[in-house]
Amino acid sequence: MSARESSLDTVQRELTAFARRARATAARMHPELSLVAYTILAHLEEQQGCRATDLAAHYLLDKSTVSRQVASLERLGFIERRVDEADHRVQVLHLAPGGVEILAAARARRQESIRVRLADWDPEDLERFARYLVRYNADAAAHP
Amino acid sequence: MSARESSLDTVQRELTAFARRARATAARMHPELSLVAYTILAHLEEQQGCRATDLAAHYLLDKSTVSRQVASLERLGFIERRVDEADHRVQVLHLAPGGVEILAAARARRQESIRVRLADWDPEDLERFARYLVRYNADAAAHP
DNA sequence: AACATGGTGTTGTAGAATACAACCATATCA
DNA sequence: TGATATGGTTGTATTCTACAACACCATGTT
Repeated sequence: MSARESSLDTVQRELTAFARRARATAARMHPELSLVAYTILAHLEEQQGCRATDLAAHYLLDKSTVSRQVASLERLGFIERRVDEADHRVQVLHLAPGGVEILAAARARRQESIRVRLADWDPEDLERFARYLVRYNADAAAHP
Repeated sequence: MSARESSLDTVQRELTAFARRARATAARMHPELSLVAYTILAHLEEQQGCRATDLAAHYLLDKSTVSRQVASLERLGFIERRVDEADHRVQVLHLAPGGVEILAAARARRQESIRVRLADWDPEDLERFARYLVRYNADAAAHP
């Protein structure tokens, strides 16, 4: 196996192992917010509001799945729906105050956890790792 | 936010987004083998056999979940159980011929997919990325 | 204006994944 | 031997998810 193939193999294996653990990790760090719920809230915060369809496309979920997640998050008071005046089919989703609060708490626990885990990384390594991940996800989105 | 915090934030966000997509990606790349099933088979291949308890610990799954997954994979002819002669409570799991075959097919599709996605990465970047991922997972395992 | 077509979201339904608790069998240790 | 711990299975309930059918709105064509 060439050096390149070996690296690809490692990337694939390590990312898969990480993904396999992510759900349980989320459940332990913030039991009140599942991995899906967390990612949706974080996405809404980052994007300053978006449509359910965008969420489905971004996270490779069926629109019905997103619809139920959104309904649940709304019932919990974490998000609000605002009908788009320009297109009445569209609901623009926004964080509600309760969602801002619970997202902040969950994110804080995640950040603290990752801060501890990566405490002894050099700043340059950390910064490069972050850039690689961004690039990888961008590449993944570009090659569906 | 400091540069370090910013990098940590990016790492956290990108890894989460990746994890959120992993299940659907696996389902599309190899519908006959779910993400869990794939990781279990790959683990068995890598470890040359292991116990169900080890799988549960490694992937943060309940032992009942692993038990059912293992039972299903055995029914499909993908793995074999061999009772440990030194400890009759233990079943050592091994890949069966059918498992070797289907794992190879799934892995080939995964590898091809990632090969295309990362086609224009420099070898050094790829190698560094792989090392960072290994290190990250090791750190995560060390800080449970 | 009327109609076809497509995009956005919801609901019905079914299956898979998962956790927790209770349990059985085996092993280890006092 | 009896108490305790470990590995695994099964009962049960919940959650996540996809697919299909549907309703509603928008846009373009005739």
